[in-house]
Amino acid sequence: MEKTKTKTSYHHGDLRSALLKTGLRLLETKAGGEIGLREVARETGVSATAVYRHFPDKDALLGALMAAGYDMLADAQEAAAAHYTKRDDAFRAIGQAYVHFALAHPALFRLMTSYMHLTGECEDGEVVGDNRAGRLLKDNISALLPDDATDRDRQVATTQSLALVHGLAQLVLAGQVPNDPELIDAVVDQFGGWYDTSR
Amino acid sequence: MEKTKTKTSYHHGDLRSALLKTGLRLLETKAGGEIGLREVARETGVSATAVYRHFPDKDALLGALMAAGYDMLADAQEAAAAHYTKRDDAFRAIGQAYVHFALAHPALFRLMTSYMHLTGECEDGEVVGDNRAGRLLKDNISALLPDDATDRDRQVATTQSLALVHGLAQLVLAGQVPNDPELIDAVVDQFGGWYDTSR
DNA sequence: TTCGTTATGTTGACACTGTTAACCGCGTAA
DNA sequence: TTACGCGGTTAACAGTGTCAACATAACGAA
Repeated sequence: MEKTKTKTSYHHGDLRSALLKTGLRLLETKAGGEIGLREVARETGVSATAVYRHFPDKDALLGALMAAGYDMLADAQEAAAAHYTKRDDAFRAIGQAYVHFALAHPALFRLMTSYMHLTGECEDGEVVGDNRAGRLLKDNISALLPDDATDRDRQVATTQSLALVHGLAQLVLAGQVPNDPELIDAVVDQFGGWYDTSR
Repeated sequence: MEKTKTKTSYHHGDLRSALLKTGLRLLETKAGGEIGLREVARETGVSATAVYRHFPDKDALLGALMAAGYDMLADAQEAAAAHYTKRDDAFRAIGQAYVHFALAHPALFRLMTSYMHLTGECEDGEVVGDNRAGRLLKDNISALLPDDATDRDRQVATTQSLALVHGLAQLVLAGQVPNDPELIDAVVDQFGGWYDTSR
């Protein structure tokens, strides 16, 4: 029942990951709106100031949640791409998984975009948010380019694919683009078709 | 110097637009972070609760600021497109203007995206945020399509262009894509090239 | 003009938030 | 055993959004 304690901590038993777990749970439950430091602490059954023993401030807590979200996203993308062998199919699956993840976890995704700006920042020596998700997309679009493509060509292509899926996810979440799975898939599919030289 | 008072109000002289003006000013000044209801009221030299005579709550105030921002954005896009006669050039200018506006007004643009979800909502009978900016982009990409293009083709194309410029702006603001004007223009240029049948 | 009524502002209070300071107990190490 | 630090507590502070009650300026009607 209880997870294996990696460090057998003093009082609570690894409070840090407990806070992250309830944070993710709250983000799944709550449809819209922010998440609060006191709220997470309260829901974990601990005092608000106990959080400060594991995170320097609220931004660090939410930043860790953002990093956890990007990890989940990258896992979902890898799982989606695992079924395909052709590189263009893999790219399409990864791009669509990005948008579908955002729609499946709206509050978490909004947090991820709000705190994206501190991806790559350092938190007590540890880099938070390595952005596996972004690299996955970039590597897969780059694989579609011809071998003699210039670095600038690759930079333009990876930037386009990142911007497309990220913007699409956000626009659908904001209700500016209809939540139509066929439309979403078509948007990503056709984009991949431009870079797919095999068809 | 003073703008012509449209209504010669009671005490303050059209406080509503004064609040919006200081709100926009604060958003230009402040680099990052949110904006507060009390802060706007204080900076306007008025009590915090006076805001509630003109906006039902904080969301309505920030929503009005969002709408003002989208109006400014649409103006910038129209100005950018005015120089061009060829339709593909106009589309490129409009798309690039979207990103450049975001970089020129980062705090305002972040507010615009945060509150985008209530675009098209009604506030005491008045529709807030008609999204001229989105329509401009959509109309101009649609004009590039052949006349016999299906509605779904147009929907895919408009969604792609919206997602591309919106995602690009957000990624650059978040520091996930280098703030390189040539890269930004190239990303939009090449996208337009795919739809431009004249070259 | 005078008198209500309404529009527009005020102060005071409440619940809530993030954050700091001071305190305390458990568990380890000298 | 004793000193110490890690991981928790309570109390307090400043700041927030919001509501209720009150005050006053401007207007329309008598």
